[in-house]
Amino acid sequence: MDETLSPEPDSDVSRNLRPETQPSKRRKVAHEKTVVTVKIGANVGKLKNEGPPSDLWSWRKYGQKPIKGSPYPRGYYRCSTSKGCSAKKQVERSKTDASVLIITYTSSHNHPGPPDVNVISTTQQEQEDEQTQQEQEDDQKQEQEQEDDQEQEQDQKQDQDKKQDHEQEHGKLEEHFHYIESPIRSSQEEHIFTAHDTSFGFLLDEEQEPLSLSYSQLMSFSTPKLSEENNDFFDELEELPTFSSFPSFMGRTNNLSFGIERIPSVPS
DNA sequence: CGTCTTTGACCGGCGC
DNA sequence: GCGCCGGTCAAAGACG
Repeated sequence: MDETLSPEPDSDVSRNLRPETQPSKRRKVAHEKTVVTVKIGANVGKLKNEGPPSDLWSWRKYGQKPIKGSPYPRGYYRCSTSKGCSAKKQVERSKTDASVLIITYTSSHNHPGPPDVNVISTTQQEQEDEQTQQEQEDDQKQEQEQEDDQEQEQDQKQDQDKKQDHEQEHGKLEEHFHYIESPIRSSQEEHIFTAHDTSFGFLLDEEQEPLSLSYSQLMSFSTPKLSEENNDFFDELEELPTFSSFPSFMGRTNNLSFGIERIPSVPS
């Protein structure tokens, strides 16, 4: 009866079946949505270590569904780092380019970053980190302008980041605990990660110029605990690649350079 | 034993 | 009003 009286199914009342989930969170409202496009090499299906730039948080897969128009299914991940974390992530492959991974981040983390985050924590990093976050927010207003500027700034940042990353190894900066907020600070943005590294099998985007930006500044990639699992995981990843070991490599590979580009794509 | 992946089913929203 | 699509949940199984 009550339902009949509800003219708007969008109301929270319509979802009293799921007390845990937030009804109003379903659709319509465009929450913080960050789309990250990661270009990977053709070895995608063969490489077992494809860790696209996700976040250093642990993600738990809670669903997978085939998308219309895309030969590849879309995977739904939830932040397993914190129980109350509502951060979500969607991973899907480009319908046209299997080497392109599209990661869509939704919501933000309600808890401090993962333990791996410490790896990229430093006095300078802290400052830069904050700057990066502000830049992202600012990006919303001046995406194109920033692009131009970032090309140069990122180049320098990357240099520093690389050095720090190299000096700091996993578990070495436990004293520099520095939790980074969720990378999804921006409301609606699209970041294109162009990872180019032979070790990873990533390719460069020929059409776009890869901007060298420190991954740690934007998203601090780190590896939770997935390492060998990737083997099996990627084995059948032919259709759906999940990146979790990416950070793993970053820690060892100081040659990694990520090209992050923002695409002014504002989903109405 | 605990955690995560996988798969199917269900539900809501949107379009026609 | 119906159908389609996308997103989430829940149960079972597998793995560490």
